[in-house]
Amino acid sequence: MPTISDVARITGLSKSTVSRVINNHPYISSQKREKVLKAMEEIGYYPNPSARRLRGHTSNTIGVIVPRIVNPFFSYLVNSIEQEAFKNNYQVIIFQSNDLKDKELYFLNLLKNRQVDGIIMTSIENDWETIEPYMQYGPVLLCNEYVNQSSVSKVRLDQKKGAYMGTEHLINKGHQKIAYCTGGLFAGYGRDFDRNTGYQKAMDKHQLTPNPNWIFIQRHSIEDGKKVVKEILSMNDKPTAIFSGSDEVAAGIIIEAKENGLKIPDDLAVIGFDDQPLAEIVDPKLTTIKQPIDEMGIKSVELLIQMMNSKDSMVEEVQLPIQLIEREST
Amino acid sequence: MPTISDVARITGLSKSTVSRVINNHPYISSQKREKVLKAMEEIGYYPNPSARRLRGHTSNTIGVIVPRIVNPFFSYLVNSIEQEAFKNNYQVIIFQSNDLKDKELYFLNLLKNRQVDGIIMTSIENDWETIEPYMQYGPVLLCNEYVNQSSVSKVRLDQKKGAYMGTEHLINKGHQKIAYCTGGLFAGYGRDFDRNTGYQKAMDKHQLTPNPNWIFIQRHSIEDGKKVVKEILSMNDKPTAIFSGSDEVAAGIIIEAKENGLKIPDDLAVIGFDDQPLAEIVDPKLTTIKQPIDEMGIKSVELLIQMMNSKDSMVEEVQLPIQLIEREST
DNA sequence: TCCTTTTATGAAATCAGTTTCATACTCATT
DNA sequence: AATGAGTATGAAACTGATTTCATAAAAGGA
Repeated sequence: MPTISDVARITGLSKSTVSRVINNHPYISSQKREKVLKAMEEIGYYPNPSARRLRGHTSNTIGVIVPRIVNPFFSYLVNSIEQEAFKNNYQVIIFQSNDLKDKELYFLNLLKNRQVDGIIMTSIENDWETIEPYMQYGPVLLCNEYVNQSSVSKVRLDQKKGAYMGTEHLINKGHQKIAYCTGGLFAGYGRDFDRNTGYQKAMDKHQLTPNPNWIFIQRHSIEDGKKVVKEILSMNDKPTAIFSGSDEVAAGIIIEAKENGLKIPDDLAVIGFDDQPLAEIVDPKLTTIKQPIDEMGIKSVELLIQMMNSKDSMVEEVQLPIQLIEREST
Repeated sequence: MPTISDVARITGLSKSTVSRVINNHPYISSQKREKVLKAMEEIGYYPNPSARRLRGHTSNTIGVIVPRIVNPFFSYLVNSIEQEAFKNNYQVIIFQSNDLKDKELYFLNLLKNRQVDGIIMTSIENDWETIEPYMQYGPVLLCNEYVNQSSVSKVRLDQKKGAYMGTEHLINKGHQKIAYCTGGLFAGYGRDFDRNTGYQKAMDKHQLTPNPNWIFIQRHSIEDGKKVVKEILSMNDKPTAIFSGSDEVAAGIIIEAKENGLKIPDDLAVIGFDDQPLAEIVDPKLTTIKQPIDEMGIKSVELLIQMMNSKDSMVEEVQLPIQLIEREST
């Protein structure tokens, strides 16, 4: 495997000169530059990233932490991040935290060791106090998930408005008994909190009070959605509509509801969140809140690259719009 | 950020001794080992992977090349690979080739530079002649996609049998006019070729000859599936069943067929391939050929680790069984 | 007791690059 | 002609680890 010394030997120049050619330094005669380039091409030389990293600090690699890559929301987000990064000559390393604190911390450590130049976190498992110290080693950007902290850059969506729009849409369709189904718990900040707030606000505005039984937390999968329907069927006071924080749960609800002879949207209206591909696959097709995943990925990479290039630590917050897509389930 | 020299200074020992503790070398007094461990813990020292790598150590990283991470088949495969690798203390880097030859080559180069200890390829873009030379730099394993080459390890499925089973299932249901829809072209080897062979074999056995118009190639997405239905509707001689090489295309077929008033499976039977989550979401639910994705990922990691540890290059081939899941679309 | 083997440690070389420092040459300006 | 700025290049130091080589003490065997 050829090294920079081989190139130097072949061209009769020093390693320094070869290195300068590689890194596009000024003050190299074009004649020698040609010579080096040609030799590099000839012997198939490719600089060793470990060596560059060790000395030169930048690895041209950014890390992305996702909870689960099989979740289409995240795989689409990662895809958009990867595309944009590649355009800018950055490599992406994808880390799956599986909602595990230890794994998340392990990945953040790679920032410390300059394995990655920066990190995009699309989920947060540890307390902010635990994560914050890592920011001294390199830029960290929160994408999608976020915390109430002004010291960190964020690219996020107007979740509150999204939930508000969705809930109000159901109200406008004549519903009063609206269930609410979320992936998270009831923390005092972050994505899910904002959604809760949006839902509450819409309900309050129309003087509606939901039955506490209609609030479902920590529902993530299609299976979870099916279970929600079973629970609802056993209630005396049943909701006529459900706002779900995830398209997958919404899909599960639709499938199980049909199985039990319920007509959608007449007997039960369902609205999802994300606009995943499956929203157009379920029958009836799912009304949902579309998150601009691609824009979010692109913006995150743009911002992170800016952060990596700026000497002093900059903090910026970007909020992207969100949109209701009406289909057949409401 | 602390280095090994810091640990050496604090403990009053040499870098060599500290390094030996880190790497569990013999001949270290337990008293000094304790001292080093304690100091490392105290200052939050974590060895710099670039430096280790440079010196010719393994990086404990394996690379996985996928064409598209948004394709659920690959995201599930990557997920299983990642889980198994993490268990074995390996990190996974995911590369998206986007079906681009250049990108694939770029990733293979990382093997050359010891960025990764081994590579799992789940798709192949370049000719085998182009890829083969990279195998001298480290183990390469073909997972899912493969070539007719005995010099490389493979973990693959019995695609031929899968296609045969699917086609025969349709024949047993009374169909004679069976269309065939594949993602690939008609190459003379590999995954898609085996499937074609399986389809042909089943048709031949029952003395059936498909109309050449019923063969659709290079169909990947839900949209592609919808288009297939449109094409079929404009034919005089229409097939009564379709074997699709992908659940997504099959889903598109079902959606568009229903849109046009066709009853499934009565007017058109559809069978997919993969058993992706959407197979249970479409209505009617999709009959499909289940690929044991998790087993495939686990087996691939197991085998690759074996290859990385064995001094002489070993070549092994694993073939996993495949299974028909009958649902409502046939 | 002497010699060999085992145990334990450190100095220095090494990995493949980048960067600093030193140097020399070419012009332009005073 | 002397000075200074700009251009072009190489030698050597440096990045943070691992490994080889050298050495010394302790243990075991004759």
